[in-house]
Amino acid sequence: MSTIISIADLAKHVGEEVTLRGWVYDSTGKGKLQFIKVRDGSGICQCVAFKPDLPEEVFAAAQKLSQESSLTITGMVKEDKRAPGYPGGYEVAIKTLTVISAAGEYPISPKEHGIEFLMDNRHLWLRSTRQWAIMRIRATIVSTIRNWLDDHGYLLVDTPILTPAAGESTSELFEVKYFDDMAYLAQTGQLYSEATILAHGKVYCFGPTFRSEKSKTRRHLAEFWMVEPEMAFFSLEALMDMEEQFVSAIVGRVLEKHRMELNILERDTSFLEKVSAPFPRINYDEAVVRLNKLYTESSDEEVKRLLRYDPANLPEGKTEGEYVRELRELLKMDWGNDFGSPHETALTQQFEKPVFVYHYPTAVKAFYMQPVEGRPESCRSVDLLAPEGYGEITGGSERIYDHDLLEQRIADYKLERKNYAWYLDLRRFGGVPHAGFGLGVERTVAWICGLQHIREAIPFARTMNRLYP
RNA sequence: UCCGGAGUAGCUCAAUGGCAGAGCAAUCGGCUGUUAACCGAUGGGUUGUAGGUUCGAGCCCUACCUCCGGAGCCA
Repeated sequence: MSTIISIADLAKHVGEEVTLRGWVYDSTGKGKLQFIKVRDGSGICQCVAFKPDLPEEVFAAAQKLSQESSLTITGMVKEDKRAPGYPGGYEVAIKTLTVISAAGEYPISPKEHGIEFLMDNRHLWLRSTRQWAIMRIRATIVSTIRNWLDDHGYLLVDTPILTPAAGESTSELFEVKYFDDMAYLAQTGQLYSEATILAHGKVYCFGPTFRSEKSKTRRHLAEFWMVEPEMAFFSLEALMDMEEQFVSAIVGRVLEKHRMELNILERDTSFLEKVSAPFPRINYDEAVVRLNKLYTESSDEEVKRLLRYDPANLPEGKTEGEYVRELRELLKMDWGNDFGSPHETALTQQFEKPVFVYHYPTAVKAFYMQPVEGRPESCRSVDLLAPEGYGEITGGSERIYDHDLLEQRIADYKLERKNYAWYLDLRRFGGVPHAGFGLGVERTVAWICGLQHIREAIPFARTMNRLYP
C-alpha cells in the first residue's frame, strides 16, 4: 500500500501515488467518468475514476458508492484547477478503492433542509462542510482563550459544576439529586474564582454552565461554555484593558488560521479585521441617551435596519407602517432598566468595533457588584457588545470587597446568609479590590463565524426543546 | 409564560370543500470533466393527534401535541 496521507497535505504529494482514508461526501457520474468527493476530516478531495484505465470491478465499485460510505482510495495526486474541494485544486486519479462500510440511504442530501430536521440529525449534520468549518474555528477560539490566558499569568483553576445554591440567585437553575439532598448545576464559577484569586492572583475557570431559563432565541442555550477570568487588584478600567486585548487576540488568531473556513461560511471579515484595541467605551447614561435619540430621530427605514426588520415577521392584518411603529417602541429606554435585546442590537450598530458599556444601574445587576463611588445607584459593571447586532459576549464587574457592605447586600437581596458564609470569609481574611468577567464561547463563535443562530456554534446544542441527540 | 407562524412522500414544498402532486433523494438505464450535472424509466402517502361540521375535509370548527421566529431573562 502506498503512503497514507491527509487531504490537507495533498499539495506535498503531487505526482505521487497515495492512499486516502475517509468518507464519500458526494458522488456524480458522467458515463465513463466518475467523480467522488472524499472527506477525511482534514479536507475534501475530488477523486476521479476513468473507466478505460481501471479493471471493471474497480470502476463498478466507484460508480455505486453511496454517500457517506467509508473507504480507502489509492491513486495518483494531480494538480487540476477544475478540482473542487478543500484545499481544492488537487485531485486523485483512482487506481484502487476498498469500501470499509457501505452507507445506507443518507438522510442529509446536498439540498436544502429545515432546521428541525437538521437538528434531529445533528450527529450526521456535523459532517457537512459548513458545520466542519464552524467546529474548527470553535476549537481555535477555545485554544486561543486558554493559550492567551496561560501566557499572561492566569492560572486555570477549575470550579465545581455541582453547587449547593444559586450563584447569582436570579436565573433558573437545573436541579439534580445529590444523595439525600438537592444540588444545582453551576451557572457560573465566579464566586469560587473569587476564592482562588486570593491563592493565585489571576485565575480563570473554563467549563460548561447551565441555565434552565425558558429562552427560545438565537442567543440562548441551556448548556453553554464560558471562560471566566478573575483578577485580584483589578479595577474596572484594567478589566476593560485586558478584555480588549484578549478578544482582539481571539479574533486575530481566527483570521490568521482560518481564512478557508471563514470563506466556506461566506463570512464578510471586514468588521473582524477592525477588531483591535482600544474598543469604544460608553457609560450606561450615554447609551440611554443614544437609544432615545434613535427612538425619536430615526426614520422608519433606519428603524427597520437597526432592528433587522424581516418582512416574514410582519403579523397578519398589520400594515408595515404599524409594525415599524411597534418596533420603534422597542428602542425607547428609561434610565434604570436593563437593555433588552433590541436595545443591544441597535446600540452595537452604531459602532464598527465591539463596544464596552459600563456603569449599569445597580438595581439590574447582581448583588456582588461594587457601587460607583458617590453614586450608589450605579455599579462598576461592564458588558462588551459585539458588532453587527451580535450583542453581549462578555459581562463583568468590580466585586464588592468590603465585608459589611457585602453582608448588607446579601440581606437586601434576601439571600440566605449561611449559603454565603464562605464568600463573606473572603472579605474577612485579606480581601482586596478585584474584578472579573465571563465570556460566552458560543456567542463568540456565532459572532466570529457570522452565524444566524447560536445552536450551530456548539456540537450538540441543549435548548428548551432539544435534548436529542 | 406571552405574541406570531408552521405541521402533506426520506427531504424541500404545492394542491377554490370534489381523483394526493412536483423537484430533490433512492433504484434501473444513458452520457469523458462533473461543481446542487443532465436525459429517460421505476418505486414511494394513516396529510401531527383526537373529535366535530358536511353528500364529501389536506383545506372549515374545537381541543391537544410538536416545532420554528420573536419577547422577557441572560453569556
